[in-house]
Parts: sequence; C-alpha cells; structure tokens
Amino acid sequence: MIQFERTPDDTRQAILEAAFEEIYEHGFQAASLSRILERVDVTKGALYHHFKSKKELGYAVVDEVVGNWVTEKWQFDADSPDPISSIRRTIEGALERASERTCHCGCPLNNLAQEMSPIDEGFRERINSVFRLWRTKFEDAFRAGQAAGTVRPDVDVEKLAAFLVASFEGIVGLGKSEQSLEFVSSTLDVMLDYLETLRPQPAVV
Amino acid sequence: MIQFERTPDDTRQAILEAAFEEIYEHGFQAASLSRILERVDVTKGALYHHFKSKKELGYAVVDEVVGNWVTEKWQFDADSPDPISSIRRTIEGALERASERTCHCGCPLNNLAQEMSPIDEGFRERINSVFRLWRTKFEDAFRAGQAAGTVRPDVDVEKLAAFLVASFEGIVGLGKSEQSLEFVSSTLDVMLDYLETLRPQPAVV
DNA sequence: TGACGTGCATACCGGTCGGTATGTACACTC
DNA sequence: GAGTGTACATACCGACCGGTATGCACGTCA
Repeated sequence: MIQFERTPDDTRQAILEAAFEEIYEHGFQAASLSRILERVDVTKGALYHHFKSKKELGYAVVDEVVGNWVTEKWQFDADSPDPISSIRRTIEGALERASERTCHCGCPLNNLAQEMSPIDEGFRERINSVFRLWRTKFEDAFRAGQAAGTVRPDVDVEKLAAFLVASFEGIVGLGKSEQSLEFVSSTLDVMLDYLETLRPQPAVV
Repeated sequence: MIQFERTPDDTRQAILEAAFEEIYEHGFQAASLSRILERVDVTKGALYHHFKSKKELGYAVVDEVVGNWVTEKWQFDADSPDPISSIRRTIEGALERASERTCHCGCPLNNLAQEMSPIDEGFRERINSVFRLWRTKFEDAFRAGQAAGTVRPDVDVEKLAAFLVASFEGIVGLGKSEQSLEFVSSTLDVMLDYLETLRPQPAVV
C-alpha cells in the first residue's frame, strides 16, 4: 500500500506510481483501474479527477515515470573521455542492483513499447521520444570519446547508439524468457566485448 | 475471413490461425475470443470443442503456429561452410519480404515473450523452447563455420548465438517504436558488420 | 434400427471492465 | 455568511469478457 500525504499533488503522484507498478506487472491493456486504486487506497473519483481516462493515465506514466526511470538509470557522464568504460561501469552497476523482479519483468519502457506501439499512436510517440533521448545520450558520449581519442573516428555513432539500445533491450527481453540473471550478464558481456573493438587499434609494427 | 473445409482438423487449424492473427495484433491478454470467432466464422461451441480454454488455445498457438513461423524463417543451411554469409543472406531476404505490417507489429514470438513470460509459466516455457531452438540453429551454424575456418575458433558460439537472437529481437522491437524499416535495416547493418569481425584475421606481416 | 460419440451451434451466465453522475466536505473569495 | 471551485467519495451503468449448459445433426457400429 502506497502511503502519501493527502495533498492533491501527492495524490496524483501516488496514483501515477501505483499505475506504473500495475502496468509494469500486467501491461497497460491488462492493467486494472480497480487494482491501481487498491494499491494506493483512493477511489475512482480521485483518479478521474486527476486523469481524464485510462489512456491519459498511461500517457502520464510514460511521460512522468518511465521517462525519468530511464533517464536516471543511464546518467553516465556524457563528457567522460572514455565512454566505453563508462558504459561498462553503468551496466555492471545496473546488474548489481538488479533484483529478481527486474529480471522477471524486464524493462518497463520496452514492455510498453512492444505492447502499445502498434496499437496507439500516442503511446508510440511518447515511448519513442524516451528511446531517442536514450540514444542521444549514447551518441553524445561516443562523440566525446572520439574527440578524446578513445573511440575510433570511423564509427557511425548514431547507428551504434541505436544498435546498443536495441541489443540491451533485446538481451533484457530474452532474459525474461530465460529467467536468468546469469544469462543476461553473460550475454551483455558479448555486447561489451564488441564495444571494446571500437577503441582505436594500436599501430601494427 | 479465413476460408477452410469444414472438416474437424481444418476447423481446428483455421481457429489456430485466426487466433495467431488476433494475438499478433492485440497481444494475448487483449485478444478477444469473439473477434477470433468472427475472423474464422465459427461459433464458440466449435472453439471450446477443440480447445479447453483461452490459455490452452494460446499454448497451441505458440507450439503449432509461432514455433513453425520462426523455424521456417530461419532455416539457413546449418552445414554451410560460411555461416556469417548465410545469416547475412537470410536477414537480407527477410528484409525484402518484410511488409508494412511486419515492421508495425514486430516479431510474434518476442511479442508473446515480453507479454506473457512474467505472467504465465506455461507460456514462458513454450516460448523459451522456441528461443532455444533458434539459438541452437545459430550455434550449429557457427560451429560448422569454425570447422570450415570461416569463423574464429576462439568465439564462444553459445554466447554469440544468444547475443545475436537478442540483438535481432531488440532491433525489430525498436523498429516497432520508430515505425521505420530503414531504421531496422541500418541497425541490422551494425550487427552484420560486427559479425564480419568474427572471421579469422589475415596474418599480420 | 437404435444407441452413442463426435462436431459443432445457440443461448445464456456471472464477473469485471472503463467510465459517469451525483453528492459533499472544505478552502477561499467577496 | 453566501457563493464558488477544488478534491475527492459513492453508487451505478452498459459493454464485453471468458466460460458453460444444452441441443442437435450426422456418421459409426452393434
């Protein structure tokens, strides 16, 4: 049960968080408003006072919860001279903090993307902007690496960023099916090994 | 409307295919039995004669439709001496045959995996066996390549196969969000470029 | 030819869904 | 202190859901 001060803003925020949890566990379409209301102990009147429909609630969850979730999780220093090492550290840190539930339920952003992108254009646009933001962070980091000489200058950073995000989501997604953190970890190793090949090669003697 | 001979086996098969379409477009939980019945023009009595519940129908769709779908799509010659080229050709062929809908709806197997793996163990097991079959095909192909000298012997084929399947699904999944076949194609290029680096290097003089 | 199992079709069920109409306690304004 | 808007709570709605009970045509076999 989510506890919160009974102020309007806190009520809205508490509903958002409860909705995020419910959607994370059941998907958006199977998410039940009444279960959300149980989680946060408010009534339907409160929910429909703050959100005009289930869909608008879903949109707000993407914009205000899932977006921040991703942004915070991937805030390696974009100006780092060595983005490849930064990314490695970020991923290793995420793996350490990963819970049973993370492995079980996967990435909330990707879950919503797979379920809702084909069905609803509003969801697709919102989800895609989060993906684009994420990719941009990678791009900036790699460009900084190229400037610092830790990443090969011939690397197409945009395509690489897209590939990295896709691979990461794919690995986490396959991990949901395998239900194994060790599987996720060792498959991510392949990705990180690939990243290492993007460093400038020492001159051949 | 699906047409079929009104024999018991054909009825069952027609229901399966209609269910596959419905699930592909809406997901399993949001798939509606009545819409499935409309697609195939049979009644609920017929459906519940052949399948004992919605869940059992879903299981059958995974086992008998989605499984074959993946198997047929990825049947590059496992004994080929050059699996990297085989995989490239398979992917390029798939891209040419890819429709608007494929880009829009993504991979039916991955869709089900992301939606149902965390929720239902029966789905997870069935989906995971299809993934494992797919990975095994990659593994066999790479081993054949190692034997033929077209793939570096130090490559861990199991981890590589897992990474490839994950990356492919991730790319297709991101493509759903971008709604762009060109995006899918160019991101797959990064993956294929990576594969090329797994060929034995010519000896350094 | 009658009994019986198969392969459906029809009609109906309780439950849950998202959504809404109405009421009300309270703060704030004039 | 009367009026008004905010922030909910309560009660209810029709639609649709998955599932079931019943009926019946038809082929098979005793």
